[in-house]
Amino acid sequence: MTAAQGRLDPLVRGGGMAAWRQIADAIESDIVSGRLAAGSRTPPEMQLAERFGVNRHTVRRALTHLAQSGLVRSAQGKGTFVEPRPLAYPLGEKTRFSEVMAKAGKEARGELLFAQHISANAEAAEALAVEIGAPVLEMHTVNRADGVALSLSRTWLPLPRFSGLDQLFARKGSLTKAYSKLGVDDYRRLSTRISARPAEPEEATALAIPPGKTLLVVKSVNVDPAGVRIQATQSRFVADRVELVVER
Amino acid sequence: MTAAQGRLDPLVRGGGMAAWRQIADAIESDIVSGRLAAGSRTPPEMQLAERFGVNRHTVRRALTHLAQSGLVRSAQGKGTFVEPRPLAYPLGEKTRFSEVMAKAGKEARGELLFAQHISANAEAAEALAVEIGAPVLEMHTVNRADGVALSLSRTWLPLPRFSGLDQLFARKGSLTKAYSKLGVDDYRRLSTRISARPAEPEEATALAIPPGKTLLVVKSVNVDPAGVRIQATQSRFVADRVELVVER
DNA sequence: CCGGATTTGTGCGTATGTATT
DNA sequence: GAATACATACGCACAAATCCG
Repeated sequence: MTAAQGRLDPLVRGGGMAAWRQIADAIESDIVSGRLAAGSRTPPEMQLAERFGVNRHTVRRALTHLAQSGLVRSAQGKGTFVEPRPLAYPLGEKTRFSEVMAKAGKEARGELLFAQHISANAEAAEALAVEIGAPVLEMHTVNRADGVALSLSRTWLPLPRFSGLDQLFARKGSLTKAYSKLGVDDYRRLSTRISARPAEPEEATALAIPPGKTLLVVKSVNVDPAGVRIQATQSRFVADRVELVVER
Repeated sequence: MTAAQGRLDPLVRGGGMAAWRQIADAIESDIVSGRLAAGSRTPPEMQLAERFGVNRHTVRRALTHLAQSGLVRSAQGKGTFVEPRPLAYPLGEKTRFSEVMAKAGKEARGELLFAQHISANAEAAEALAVEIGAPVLEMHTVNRADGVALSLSRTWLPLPRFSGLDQLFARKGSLTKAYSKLGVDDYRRLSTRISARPAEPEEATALAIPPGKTLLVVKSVNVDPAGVRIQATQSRFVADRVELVVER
């Protein structure tokens, strides 16, 4: 347990565990327990140094460690702040972006960047189980929660079945609603594959993040109730902002 | 379709899609279809330029794009090589590392880096549903397939129930087998959460990758048949080498 | 707009214990 | 056992950014 206000928090010296690790653990404990709320400022480094009875350097090592794992962020002149915990994003058979956000008390909105009719390349053809060269609708979208960009998606839909879906999506801001207008009242996830890589410059621009930031790449295929593949999507989530949760 | 040997592969000029994108698509198609095998060398840039009737610069743009998405890797003086496709790693209720690897025709081996008895910190306590400070066994392991490091794991197990499991694991090289020795013949996945971030220096060393490379971080909790939490694991997969597949 | 106070960022020097060679 | 390297920790000083009266 960590002293809330108290003058000193004892460390086990010379016991195998480095002082800075113990400090990092203590602060992490303060964060996950809620004693340090998300968005709040941690005590200044000097104050922490006093509390643990160590040099400021030692505190700084603990803080840089916590910053690397994304729990805090330091700003020169301002202080060190507790980062908001990433949004839990469920990966289930019936995950609907808008419903997920609604439950989290956030307002979801999909924004259509552009759409085009193209011939299926190898990847799209395989995902949708159509011939290479078959006509497909390609949509590029950004998904936001309360205005902050969470993911950038590239979606392929078979044509002519879903001709005009881009217009519907642009108006509704939700795939589920757009599908509904075209008579698809239900759909489910057929497959989900996950990888990760740094953001390329174009992606970084679209998501308003610095290039090179880590993206979680989720490739998924959706089918209608009859089992027909109706959608292949590659979503690139800002790894800092979401945590994917496997549902069963 | 791409000409296997043929002299020229036609591009659609002035049709909205840049030449280099079409070339990238064509080469990608060669790769995913298997016409260009993993590990093999692509034709030299000059040869590709002839085949598509473009300047070598245009081919290079396509190849850089493919390199960024991890499909190929160029080596000065040697050529451009098709990267091995990432290993599909299923995330299911009953995923067993050794079984997954066996099915993929690879030899799995877990290597114990070190183990220690510690007091549960906030994270471990929450995952195992024990009190903060309760005794737990912490194991650090590297999992390899055919010798190449796939993941680095930190595992927490409640004590005293699993006292000595580290010794068993070190000998067997498999958690499943070690559990079996302690009377746990079955277990299943309770929860799985996925995030991603760059590798820290220590992690990079353990996995023999350059620091900063992207890691897929999978946090999971396993329970025994009675539903009691027996293991909390944080696995860090080299994102280049695996693709997580959600099973249902 | 100034100027001081606060807070993080950076650099140097020193010392100690541990592990490797 | 000696030499070397590395991780850890402390102390001091100043720079840079921010805040506030």
